[in-house]
Amino acid sequence: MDKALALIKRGTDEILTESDLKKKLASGKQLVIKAGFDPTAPDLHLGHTVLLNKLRHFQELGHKVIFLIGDFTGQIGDPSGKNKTRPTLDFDELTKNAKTYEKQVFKILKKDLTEVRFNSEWCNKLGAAGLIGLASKYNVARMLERDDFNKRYNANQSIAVHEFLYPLVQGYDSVALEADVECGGTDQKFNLLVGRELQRAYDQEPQVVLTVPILEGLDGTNKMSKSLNNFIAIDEDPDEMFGKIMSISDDLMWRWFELLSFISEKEISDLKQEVEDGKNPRDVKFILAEELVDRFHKPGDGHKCKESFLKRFQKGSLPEEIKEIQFEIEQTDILLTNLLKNTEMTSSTSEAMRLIDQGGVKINSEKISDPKHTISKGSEAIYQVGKRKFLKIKVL
RNA sequence: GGAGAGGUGGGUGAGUGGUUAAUACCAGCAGACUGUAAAUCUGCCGCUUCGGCUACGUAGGUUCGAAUCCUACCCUCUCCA
Repeated sequence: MDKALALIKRGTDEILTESDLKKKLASGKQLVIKAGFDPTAPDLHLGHTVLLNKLRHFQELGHKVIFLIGDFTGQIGDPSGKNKTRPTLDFDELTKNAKTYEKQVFKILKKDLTEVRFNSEWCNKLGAAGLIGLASKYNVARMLERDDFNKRYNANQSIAVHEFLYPLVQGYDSVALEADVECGGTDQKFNLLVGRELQRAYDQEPQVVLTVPILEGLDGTNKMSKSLNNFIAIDEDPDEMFGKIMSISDDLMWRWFELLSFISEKEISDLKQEVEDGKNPRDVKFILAEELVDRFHKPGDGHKCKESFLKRFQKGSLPEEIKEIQFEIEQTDILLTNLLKNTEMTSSTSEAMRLIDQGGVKINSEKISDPKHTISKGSEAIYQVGKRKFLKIKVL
């Protein structure tokens, strides 16, 4: 019991309330753990795994996780942004997205203890009357407690009515599922708490709210997200993943250790000490990168990545595996700039020009400086753009 | 219903008739260096068959010349009722 609690507490931001959680754990029954996800199937990234790991912890204790896809909520449109209205997803797409999720999510979650649900299942039945009934369970003053609403209200900025509906519907999900615990990022705290209130209003035992910290992305300041392009997808190519982890700042590394690594807190503080005593932070970053690559690929892959990383950096040598393609041309030769663009090594010929100008283009490890360099039919060579784009091209 | 503000390159945001492919910052990319794809420094940062071409919400107009002026339309935001 204490052990269970300790496992659950590791890496969490808040548990509301801990005594409720203890009670539920002590009851001995299998708990329903709810966590909501976006209906548009994203590539799951490391940021998502903070939460998924937590769900996994519950599974290790034998509890059931409901992976809830918010297709209904998604349809109303995300209030938190000026992004375009989301296209309504039809049933086929939803199942497809759910499949995508499954493919990735079960790298972390246990299949037999996970249930995938869609909230349109009960929300569609709710109807206008039901929605109004739901809305009557909560009041505006309490809504305005939410930090971002509060700020906007005080700043005389608009708050659309449906934005109030959002947390309500999300909370209603907890009622429909009779959730015992709901997990989410700290930014979800308010919404999760609404669920608690609503369950009370529907005469259910309120859920325990558990928040996990939001993982900062590669840039070290913003939350990891696909739209900011500061993410590492969990099915990313091992070398790519390894490299990206190595590219995070030395400061951010500790944060990632804390939120992503499974090594003990004691070990982490030991590592910190070693760095303070002069150990190269690069080597500590290797540990993190290896662990994560191993976790999302095969054990041992991390080590391989490290070797090739070292080789490439120290000797500037070529990576072990280089993708190989054939490229057909009609004339007897082709401008290098065009070849690079057409093989997607660069996004445009202008960019190819620039890179050549800057000394960032090599053929068989030899720097090319002539912007009009041509490649003739029948040649085969390894092209390098920048430090980490390699491609073996056979021109036919 | 009335009044006002504004829509500029991936983002923030200057520019109010002419070296303005468009200031600056951020992001991104390359190079150097290093202890790593950390940090730091330097350069680049619309597209092109290198002749040019296309760009400042959309469509027209004025002008030798417009992101900058005019007209209409679309969109966003604020205030009053």
